[in-house]
Amino acid sequence: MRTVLRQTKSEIRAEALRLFVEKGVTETSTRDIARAVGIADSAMYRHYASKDDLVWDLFSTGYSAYARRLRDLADATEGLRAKIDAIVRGVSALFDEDPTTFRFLLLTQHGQLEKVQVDADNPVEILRQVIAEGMERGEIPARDPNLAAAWVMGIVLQPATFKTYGRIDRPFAELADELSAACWRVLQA
Amino acid sequence: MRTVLRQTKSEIRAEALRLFVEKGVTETSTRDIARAVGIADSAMYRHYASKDDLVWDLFSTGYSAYARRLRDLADATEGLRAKIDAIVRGVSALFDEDPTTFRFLLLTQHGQLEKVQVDADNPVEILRQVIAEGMERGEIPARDPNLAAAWVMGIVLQPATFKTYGRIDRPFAELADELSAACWRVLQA
Amino acid sequence: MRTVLRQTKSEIRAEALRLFVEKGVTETSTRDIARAVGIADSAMYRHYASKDDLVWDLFSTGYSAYARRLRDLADATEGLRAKIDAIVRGVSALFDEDPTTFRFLLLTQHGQLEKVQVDADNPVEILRQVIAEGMERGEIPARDPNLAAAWVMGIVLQPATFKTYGRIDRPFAELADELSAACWRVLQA
Amino acid sequence: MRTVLRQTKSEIRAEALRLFVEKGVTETSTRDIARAVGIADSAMYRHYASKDDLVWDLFSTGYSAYARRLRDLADATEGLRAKIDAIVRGVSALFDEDPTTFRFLLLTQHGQLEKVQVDADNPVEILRQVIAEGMERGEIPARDPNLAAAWVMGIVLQPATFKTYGRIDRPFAELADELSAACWRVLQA
DNA sequence: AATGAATGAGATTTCATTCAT
DNA sequence: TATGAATGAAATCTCATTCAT
Repeated sequence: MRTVLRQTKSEIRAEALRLFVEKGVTETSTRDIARAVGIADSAMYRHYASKDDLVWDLFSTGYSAYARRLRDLADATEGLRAKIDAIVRGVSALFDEDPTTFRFLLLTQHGQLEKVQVDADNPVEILRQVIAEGMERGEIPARDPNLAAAWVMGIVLQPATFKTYGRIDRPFAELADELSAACWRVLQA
Repeated sequence: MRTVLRQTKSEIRAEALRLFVEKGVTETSTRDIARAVGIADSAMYRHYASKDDLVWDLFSTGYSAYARRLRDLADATEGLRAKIDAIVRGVSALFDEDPTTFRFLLLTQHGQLEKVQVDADNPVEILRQVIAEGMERGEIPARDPNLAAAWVMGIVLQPATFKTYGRIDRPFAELADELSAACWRVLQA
Repeated sequence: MRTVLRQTKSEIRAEALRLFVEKGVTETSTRDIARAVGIADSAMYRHYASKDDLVWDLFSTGYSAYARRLRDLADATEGLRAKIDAIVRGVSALFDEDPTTFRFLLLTQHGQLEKVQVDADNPVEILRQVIAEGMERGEIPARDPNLAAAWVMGIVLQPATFKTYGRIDRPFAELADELSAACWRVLQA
Repeated sequence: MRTVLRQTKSEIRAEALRLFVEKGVTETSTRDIARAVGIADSAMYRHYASKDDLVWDLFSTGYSAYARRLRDLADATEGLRAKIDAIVRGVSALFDEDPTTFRFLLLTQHGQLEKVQVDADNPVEILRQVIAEGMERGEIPARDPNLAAAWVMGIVLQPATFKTYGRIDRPFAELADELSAACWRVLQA
């Protein structure tokens, strides 16, 4: 029998996350996960009701943690320039700290976003609000805040994708200055 | 019996493309495709050797067509500002003309890019070269051209994703001016 | 490949019916059926959408065939005595002709009856109506027609169960006279 | 910790019986039972060696209790008419007292009867003997005593089935007179 | 070109049961 | 007595693919 110390459930989370990012969710079987953890196929079902349940748990936990962190960072600063800077640095730190979770969220958002309910727990929505408020206060020119939010996200996330495929090597921490400045430029007239 | 006029092969392409974008590649079975086309499951194998073959055909055809078009647009203009403008407008037109193919390429790039061989046929590489040449000519400040290319891609593709999820409504043709200007801003110091 | 002559679908029906009666429906796996037929496990799904579908097909086909036959027999005769006689003989003949189907219907009715919709296709209902009409015409004493129908059914079906367990040996054809007379006696004052 | 007062074993019996009747034995998992009782899945194995053991315990206990009661009722009366009457009333009382056990015995007899060893403990056998003795004493016409026993059982048990499906509403106590008379009629020439 | 039947591998999940605590 | 974690076998079903016609 496995000892309590092995904490099977968190091992399942870790291995599943890793495999999902490596091979894709559908391409990863519950058996793959069980083997990686070193348990029988059926043992997973003591911890999760189904594979979907596992995916959703992984997604929703990560997604709302990210949202909370971005919300806290935005709330702790004054002025759009500083908020954008904090958010970009925060996202960069999240990527560096745990690139696997970051990529998992990027990867699975399409299938899972429909299940997300409260908009307040949504990183995209938080960014949009921060930008919309900056526009209202005249800190940047007014335009469709969704478009502006898309730009900021694109400027940060596309380099993350490039990093995943080896087109960019530097850690995100090093890029944060440049990313933040680029975001600010793009929001100008 | 099906007549030649029904052009089964192109129907397979069209339905497969649609389903792959709607549900994902792995989540779409060959049976789903056959049913959508109105043929027997096995009939697909007269036209494609395998499902992978179909996916690759769809991807490589679209990918190199895109690359060729971007290359032509870049070659037909002078100066980075104009080239970026042409490329952004070209990409916007491609999205508006055939959003399904556009989304399919976005969706499947992760699984297929490893098979792409010639770098010249690669839209990302073309964009990187155009930007790198602009830097060499001093048209914009020098920085990692991969990072700069990622920004331009992010500024264009993230709004495409937002359009897919209904966060942005306007057709890309209408956005092209703004996108082009935003790309230019982000490339400045 | 299997030839057309083997008529796989009807073999599946026959073997499934046999195994369901021998071992019970839940106790019979789709694999058991496939093996008995001599096909791969998955081949069944070309002919039936699911195991439930197969069970329901077997049940509903048999059930409505029985109902139709009883209805025809009742309609072809005049007077309750003759109708009961025809029905009892009919049921006995059905048992002798195809005891497996008979037992299958007896066995699965509990799980399937809820799905039966039209009451006219229902052997029990037909018997109840025939008896109720006889009571209205004063051919037998009035009492709860459901109770009377239960008696007639019990007098015929319980011997069928006894036959299944070897307590009774004679073919039903030989018993029909006695069963019919017993039914008539039980319906009297 | 569960106290002795909760009498887990008898709760297991009660919930298992209820679920077996509601859903069928195979369709009821040991987990279903454990949940219904409010214990862990594995706790059942402190009380029963296996699921089969539980089923057999439930069946054999009920079956021999019924047999003993019928035997006592038959022994306490003189003459076939009175014995049949006592048995029918006894069975009716058993149904009314504990319809769940009654239905469970009806339901599981097919799978369990093979394990029953002593014929004396068998309600069917008791009924057959009572009837056979009546025939020997000339109280009713001679015929296959198994057939006659089947009739009496059918006349009593088929209404029980009808009650289960809502076709008959009255409690068995009210029906006993009619059932007893019907049994007597059916045993005549 | 197209079909219908078939296949074998594998996916997810359920189940009865065991065992250390 | 009871529990929670685990197991191995099996069950149902899906899928890409093959092949004779």
